[in-house]
Amino acid sequence: MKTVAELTERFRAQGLRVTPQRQAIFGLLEGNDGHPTVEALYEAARSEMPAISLKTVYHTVNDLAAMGEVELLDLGTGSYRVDPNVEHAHHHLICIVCGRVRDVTLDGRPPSVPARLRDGFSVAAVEINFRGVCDECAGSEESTR
Amino acid sequence: MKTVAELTERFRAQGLRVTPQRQAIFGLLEGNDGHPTVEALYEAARSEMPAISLKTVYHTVNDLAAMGEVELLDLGTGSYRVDPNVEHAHHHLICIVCGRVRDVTLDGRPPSVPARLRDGFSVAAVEINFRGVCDECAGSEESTR
DNA sequence: GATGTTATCAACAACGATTGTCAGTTGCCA
DNA sequence: TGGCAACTGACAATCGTTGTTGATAACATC
Repeated sequence: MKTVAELTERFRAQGLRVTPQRQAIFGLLEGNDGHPTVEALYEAARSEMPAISLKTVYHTVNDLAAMGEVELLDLGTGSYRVDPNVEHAHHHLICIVCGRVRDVTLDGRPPSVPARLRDGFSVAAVEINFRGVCDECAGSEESTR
Repeated sequence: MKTVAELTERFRAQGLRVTPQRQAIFGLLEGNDGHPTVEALYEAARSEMPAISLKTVYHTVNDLAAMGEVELLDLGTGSYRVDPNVEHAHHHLICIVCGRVRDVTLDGRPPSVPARLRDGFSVAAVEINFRGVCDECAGSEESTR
């Protein structure tokens, strides 16, 4: 994820304007290693800018995604999550209880499709999702049993 | 995927009723190696039972999923796809153009999360999605260029 | 600085996929 | 065969997301 200043530069270079709302969103994403939902980003943005609309947040993250500065993940948790980590190839640990997402980088090389099964299909990306229960949810499940 | 007769048996054993609508859906899924959307299943069911409702199809596939007889896949293509292949571990090739889904079984063992990154997270399932363009879509893109 | 063009903002409503409600019907077990 | 619980299907609600719109504000040029 680039800095707020770099993103401002890139937006201008693309002919997009840089508004206070957008800069607030840039700031929230910079160095954010969580994977906030758009809704969560919206809530965070509202705390420093109460008038911002959900639509603006969607618009901005879509622009960022179109420029390749973030990735929008649809991990089956019901809503998009914004992943600012696009520089390093990585995969995801997804908690099936709370929906939290964590990055993992794998040792070794990624799996590939056996040639005999490829059958004309050209693979552009390999996405690996580890689904399970995070430590926090495991703890609280334990205590409610 | 079990046969229609076996599914009928299992539904009864669970205290669920077996209606003509449900049997029609069982029949459509048996030996189906595509990954139909719920909507597609609905269309197919309607051709042999015009009065069936979309709600009934959703209800039935949800029951099947709860019993572990099918899996409902959310692969980011906008809607659920029904995967009747639950007996053999497999992964998916997903065409980013047409949304079609194909099964793949990998040689070698599945990747795992390095212990140093696991950090209390217990992995229950590994899901690998290969995204790319299928042969048919590659062909038609070629021709429209 | 001032100005005009044009993208952006935010309220509203639409959208598709999925699920809840509810009255009437029907399968299943005794 | 009877009775109950589960199912069906029409309708509408819900969720996350996106299109539309008049008003506003940022940018480049002067």
